Amino acid sequence: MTVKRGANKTKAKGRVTLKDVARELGVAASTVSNAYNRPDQLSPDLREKVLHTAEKLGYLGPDPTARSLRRGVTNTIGLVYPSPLSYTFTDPIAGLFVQGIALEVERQGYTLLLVGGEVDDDVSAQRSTKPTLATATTVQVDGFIVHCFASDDPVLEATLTRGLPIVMVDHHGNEAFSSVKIEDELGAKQAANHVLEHGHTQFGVISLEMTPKTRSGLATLDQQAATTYTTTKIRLEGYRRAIERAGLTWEACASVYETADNTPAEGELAAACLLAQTPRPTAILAMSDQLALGALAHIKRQGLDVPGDVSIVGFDDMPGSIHASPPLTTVHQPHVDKGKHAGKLLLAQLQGDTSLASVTLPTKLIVRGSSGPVPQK
Amino acid sequence: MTVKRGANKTKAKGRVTLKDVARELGVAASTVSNAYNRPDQLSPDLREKVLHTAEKLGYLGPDPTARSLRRGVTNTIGLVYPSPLSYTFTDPIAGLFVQGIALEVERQGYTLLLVGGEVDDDVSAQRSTKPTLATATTVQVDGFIVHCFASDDPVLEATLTRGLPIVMVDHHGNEAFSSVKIEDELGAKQAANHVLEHGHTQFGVISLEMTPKTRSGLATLDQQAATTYTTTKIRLEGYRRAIERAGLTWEACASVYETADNTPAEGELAAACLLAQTPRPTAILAMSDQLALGALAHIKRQGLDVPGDVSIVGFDDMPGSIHASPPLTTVHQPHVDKGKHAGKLLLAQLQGDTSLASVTLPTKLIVRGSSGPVPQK
DNA sequence: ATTATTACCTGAATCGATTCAGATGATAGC
DNA sequence: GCTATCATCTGAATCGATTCAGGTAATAAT
Repeated sequence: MTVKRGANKTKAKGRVTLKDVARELGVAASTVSNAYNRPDQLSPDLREKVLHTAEKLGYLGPDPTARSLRRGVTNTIGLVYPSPLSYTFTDPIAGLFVQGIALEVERQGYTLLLVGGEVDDDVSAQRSTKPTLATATTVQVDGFIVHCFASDDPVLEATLTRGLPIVMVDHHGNEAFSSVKIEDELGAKQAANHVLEHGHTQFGVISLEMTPKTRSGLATLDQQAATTYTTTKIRLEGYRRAIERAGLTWEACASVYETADNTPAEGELAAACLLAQTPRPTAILAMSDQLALGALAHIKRQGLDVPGDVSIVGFDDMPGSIHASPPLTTVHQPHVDKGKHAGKLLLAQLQGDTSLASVTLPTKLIVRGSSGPVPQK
Repeated sequence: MTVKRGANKTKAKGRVTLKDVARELGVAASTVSNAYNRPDQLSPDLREKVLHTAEKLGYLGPDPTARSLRRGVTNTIGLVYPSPLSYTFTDPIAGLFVQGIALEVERQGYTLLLVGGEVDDDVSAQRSTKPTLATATTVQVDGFIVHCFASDDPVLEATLTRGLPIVMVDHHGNEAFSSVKIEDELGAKQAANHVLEHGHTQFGVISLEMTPKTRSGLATLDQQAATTYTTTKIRLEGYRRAIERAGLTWEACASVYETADNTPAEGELAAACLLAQTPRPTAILAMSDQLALGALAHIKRQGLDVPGDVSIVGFDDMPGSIHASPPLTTVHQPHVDKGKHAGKLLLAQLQGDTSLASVTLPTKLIVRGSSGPVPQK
C-alpha cells in the first residue's frame, strides 16, 4: 500500500449566499432565486447576468438544506436496517434489494439514504456521552423503507415516531403499514417437503437470529417459541408444519441451531454442531444461502458427500449459490422485485395516496445439486 | 403475488413545532430546544415537563432539516456513482465497498447517501421539463466519496462544484483530491504474465467501458487509444505492456472486446465474438469477474474445456468467483479496505484535516482452476 | 451584610433559501 | 386616449430550529 500526502487548497471560509449575489447585482434575493428555479419569471438577459455574477462570486447554487427547509421536501428516501450497515452489506442480497428500490425511485428524482442500527462497541459508547438521538430520528428524508424483523426493535420505534410515510419489508404481523413480504412459511414448507419426499427423516435446521439478543447454539423448544424475529419465526413454523404433516415429530426429528450472524462462518459452526447430533441429520435446512454455503463447506471438509451423505437446502437463492459445488438447492425469493414493490408503495404514499397496501411475493423451490435421496443403510 | 389494500390513518396536517410546545408551556423556545440538546441547561423538572408536553402535543422532536441548516452540518456522506444506482448495485462488489465505508463512518454518526448518475430514458426526459439540477448538486451532505471513471463525467463535475470535501475512488490522474485506488496496472500485468508464463500467445481481452458513450464490440486500436475511463485505460495498458514485454505484438496477439455493461451477459457476448477470431485466443483476460464468469459460461456451453482449451483470468475477486467451476483465477483487490480507506480519508477532511492524501492498495493474483497451460496440438 | 457564584431561563439574531401578493412600466386592444 | 394585459421585478413573511450574550434569584463566600 502506498500513501502520498500533499498540501490542500485553502478552504473557502465565509460562504457565498444568494443574498450576496443579489446585493452585488442590486436586485432582490427573490430574483436570484428565480434565476435558478423559475427561469420564465425573469428576462433572459437578467438571468444571464445573475448566473454570471454567481459564478464570479463563487456562489455554488442554492443551499440544499435551506431549500429543503423552505420547501418541506428532501427528495430522499431512508432505507432503514436494524443492524449496522457494515454488517448488513455483508450479505450480497442487500445489494439486490437496493437495486430494486433504485429501479423505482431513482427516475423520480429520489436518492437513497442508508440508515443502519446502532453500532454497539466501546467507541460508540464513548460517543454517546454526547446527547445523541437515534440516527433514524435525525435523518432528513421524506419517507422510510424499513427492513426489520422484530416489532420491538428500537430502531423501528424511532423510525415510527417520525410520522413519515413508511413501507415495511419482511415484517409479518403488523397491519398498520404498507408492507412487502414473501411467502416465508410456504417457502420453508417447500424446502422441507422437498427433502421429506426424498425420504429424509432426520433434520438439522440452521436458523437465523431469533431475537435481538442472540448467540450461536442449539435452540431448545422454549427458545424457539420465544422467537421475536418474525421472519425466523414463520420459516421455523413452515419447516415444522411440513415435518409434522409428514407424520414425524418435531422434537425427535429436528435439531435447531440458532446462528448469531447470517454469515458462512456461522453456517460452518452450525453444521459442525448439527453433525455431532445423534442420530445424525441427513438433511440440513438452512434459512439462508449464506448459512447453507458455510454448512456445505464444512460438510465437504469433513469428507462427507453432498448430497450423498447429507442433503442441504438453502433459502434466498443468492447470486453465487448456483455456482457452488454442488450447486445449492434453495428457495428462491425475488429480491429485486421486493425492492421494486417497496419503492413503488412508498412512492405512492409520497404522492398522497393514503391507502394501505400489502404485497406478498411468491417463493419458489429451485432444485439443484445439493439435495438428493436419503443415504441407504 | 398477493395484494391487500385498506384505509390509512389520516395524515397530520399542520405540523407541531418547537414553538408550539414552548407556547403551550409558557417558556422560551430556546428552553425547549435545550431540553432536547443540552439537558444540563435546565432543571430536570422543567425538562420533564417539556418532554411531556411535547408528547401530548404530538411534537416529533427537532426537525432535522432545520437543525442542519442552523448547525451547518448534516452528518451525511454522499457516495456518488456515475451510473444509476439500479445498475451500480447489479455488481456484487458495490456492496462490499459500501460495507467498508460504513465500517469507518458509521460509528462516527454518519449515514450514507447513495447518489447515482442520471437515468436517461424517456421517463426522466419527461421529468426534465421541470428545471432540475443534477442531483449531486441538490443533495444534503457534508462530503463526498466519488466512485468515478472519467474525468469529464457530468456527475463528477456537478459534485465538484459543491466545494465540499471529496475523496475520489478508482480515479487515476487527478492529483487535486484525496484519493483511493488500487494498483490497476500491476494487477493487469499480473494477470497477463500468469498466462504468458503458461505459454499462451493468443489473447482475447474483455474490456470494461472505455468511454461514457459505449457500445459492445471489438475495439480498434484507435478506440483503445481514445479510452477516457481511467481504470479501463490503465488495465489495458497493463495487459499490453506485459504482452509486449514478452516479445509479442499487441495488435497481432490480442483482440479487445469492449463491453457496454459490466454483466455476465456481456461477458458471454464478448466470449462468443472473441472465440470466432482467428487464430482463436487460448487465453481470455477479463477486466472483471462478472465478465469473466459470463465468458466462462459461454465457453463451457460451446463444449470447450476451461482451462483445457481456453484459460480465463478475471479481475476483482468478487465473492462467488471462488465457487465457479472451475474456480476462477483472478486478480484480487481489497474491496472492503478500499471503502475503509475512503471513509477514513473523508472523515479526516471533515474533521478539518486539510492535507491531501492518496492511498494505493495492492492487488494480488489468485490462481485457481480456470487457467492453465496452453493446449498442445 | 455585601459581594461572588451558580443554576436556570429568556430574547433576539441567525442559518439560506422560497413564495406570493403586489408594484411598475410597457404593450395591446378598442 | 384610456383601460386591460403582460412581462418583470421587489418586499416581506416564512420554513423550524440553535446559539449566545445576558438577566434573575438563590446560594455561598467573606
